[in-house]
Amino acid sequence: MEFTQTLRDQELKVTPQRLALLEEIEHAGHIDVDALYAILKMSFPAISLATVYKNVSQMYELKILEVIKVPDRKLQYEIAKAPHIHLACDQCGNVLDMNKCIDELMFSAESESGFKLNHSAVVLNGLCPSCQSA
Amino acid sequence: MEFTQTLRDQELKVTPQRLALLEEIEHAGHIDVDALYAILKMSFPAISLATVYKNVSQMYELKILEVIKVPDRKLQYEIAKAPHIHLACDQCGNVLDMNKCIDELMFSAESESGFKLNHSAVVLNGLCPSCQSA
DNA sequence: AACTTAAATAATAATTTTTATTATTTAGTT
DNA sequence: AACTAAATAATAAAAATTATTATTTAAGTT
Repeated sequence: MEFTQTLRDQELKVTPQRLALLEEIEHAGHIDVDALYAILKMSFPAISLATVYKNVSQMYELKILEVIKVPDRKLQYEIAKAPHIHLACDQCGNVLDMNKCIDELMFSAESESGFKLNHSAVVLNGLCPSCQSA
Repeated sequence: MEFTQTLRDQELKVTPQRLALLEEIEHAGHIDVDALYAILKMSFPAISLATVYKNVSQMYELKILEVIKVPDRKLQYEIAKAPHIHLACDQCGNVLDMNKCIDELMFSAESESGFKLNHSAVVLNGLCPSCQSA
């Protein structure tokens, strides 16, 4: 598994729970702690909610995970990757990643403000193409 | 007061607590519930934390307030205004509003993704100019 | 392959954050 | 001034998160 290496790189022990957690986050794209717990319980009936919280926070600190806040939803975790834009549809609830536009934004914002940026959290809300026509 | 009208427009009764709450949020720029409560207690020693929560949520639903999530901080409330970018300095903790760049971003993101956008939450982190030189 | 040890887990308690309930007070109207 | 619906304060309840601890397990070492 690819995540085995991710964990080793951060000197975290490779446990079945951690691998499943990462795989599920990757599969879901964006997911909150509760939903994650519910899903993991299917493979690990004895898993503790505290374990999910602990791991998720830990991996967030180690930058294995990122977190975004979509209005009116709980914090959503995702696998950390290159900075990107989150498009959240208010109708169907989907959250889409978009890699375009973000570099231009960061660049313009830096030169405009004089900030030296190292992190972005961009969440745009609206209706996705299919929900517009529906 | 300008906020008197804001409240009337939304058919909320104009109470001293509400006016103070709005004025304090405006004055702070961005503030979380706890800090807000602590400050309001100075003018209203008997104010209830539940009142702060209630009003803040209520005004958020009525779009009088907006909320942003800066990494590792509690939810920050601000007076709703035109969409803008939040620049958060990791050193001094300040959150700055920037009105440039956001329109271009929304426009590009819409045409790129096909979404019809109606809301943005952009938080960029880094070092502000003065913290860079310090 | 068994042994060792530090770390991870599950279970649980404790804490923190947020929301609900209710009696009292108050803003806005008549 | 009186009325009424809404807001507040106080409090309880619920939900979310973190801490504690005994047990289990991953990963290195013999």
